[in-house]
Amino acid sequence: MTTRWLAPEEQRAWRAYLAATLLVEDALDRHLQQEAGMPHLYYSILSRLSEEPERRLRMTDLAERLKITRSRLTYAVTRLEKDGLVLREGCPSDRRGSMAALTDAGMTVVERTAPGHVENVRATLFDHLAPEQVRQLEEIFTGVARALQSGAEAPGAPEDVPWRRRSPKPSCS
Amino acid sequence: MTTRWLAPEEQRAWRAYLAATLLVEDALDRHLQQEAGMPHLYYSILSRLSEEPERRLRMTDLAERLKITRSRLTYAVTRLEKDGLVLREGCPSDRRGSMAALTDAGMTVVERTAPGHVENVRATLFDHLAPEQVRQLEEIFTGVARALQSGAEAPGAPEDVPWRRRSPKPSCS
DNA sequence: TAGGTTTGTTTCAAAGTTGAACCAAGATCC
DNA sequence: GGATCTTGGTTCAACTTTGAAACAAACCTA
Repeated sequence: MTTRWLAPEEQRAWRAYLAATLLVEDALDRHLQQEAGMPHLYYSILSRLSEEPERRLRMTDLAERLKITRSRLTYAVTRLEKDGLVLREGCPSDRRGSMAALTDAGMTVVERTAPGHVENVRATLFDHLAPEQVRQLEEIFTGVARALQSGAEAPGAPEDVPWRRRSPKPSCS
Repeated sequence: MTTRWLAPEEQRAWRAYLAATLLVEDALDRHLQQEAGMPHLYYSILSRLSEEPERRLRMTDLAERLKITRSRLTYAVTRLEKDGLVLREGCPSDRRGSMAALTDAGMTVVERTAPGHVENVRATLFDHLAPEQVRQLEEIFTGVARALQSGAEAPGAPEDVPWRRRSPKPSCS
């Protein structure tokens, strides 16, 4: 099958996507490193835990929600535990399991950091979006995320999708 | 100033954005690791070089286009050089500078890898987007990228933007 | 042209990520 | 009950990223 290179508008979208997502993650990481002394992912862990009714979650559940590997989470939680922001507890119902629980110190960090972080998320992303674009963004990425989670990576029979392009132009980063 | 938490639709968009971008990068990295034995960024370096008229670019220019730090690029190019895919050359006009040049072996890798990569970019992202959404994606991220490059992080006087929200609901990862 | 600053790049150590291997503890099947 | 398979988590070594510090060449500026 001859390669279906990206159409010019797809190429432009792809390049913009790559550039913007890198810049956004960078901005977030820099800011949270400043404010809370940890990378964005680590703050996300605390933030997610803080939303749970009991402020605790099983490792696997947490990893699943954050879309990261268990191994990556293990490493991160180990550090957060050293910092006293999170505590590991055995899971009562399943003795294999292990829970990550937000400590009071961890909660304090979240409370102290959240306002500045939201502000930064706005300054980095939302301030550059019209309300309509916020909706579009949600729609687009909700679909993409859903599609990529379940394992399958393409919808229906690819051949049936009518709006596919078969254009020239190589390369795409 | 009381914190302007994210409105529910912003929150949803943000969560979807975080999940999707992580999943996409993961898919790309996994695929290129398989096919070319290198992470996505490294392939991007080769791909960018392959587009240049002389197949070479100054380190700083390359870093700028890829939106990565010079230090990160140095490390990556060092490895690619070890693999024989890239060659460093002094810059004639500026003796401080250094050029990264794609070798023939590097070009071969790009040519061999590109088709599968494009296919993967489609399977990962574009296959889940309607043509209209491709346009929206480009528009959104072109704007965000432009805004974040230049240093300034918010447009005009923030107070003047009429579509800002001042809603309840804390947290945002 | 001798300072002093800026710019282009690399270096280094600390921190984070990856993926495969490992070690239980459940769950199944006979 | 005891093989066997699966699941939840951790470990380890190899690799990558980060950010500050170090260098060296280029660019002022008096």
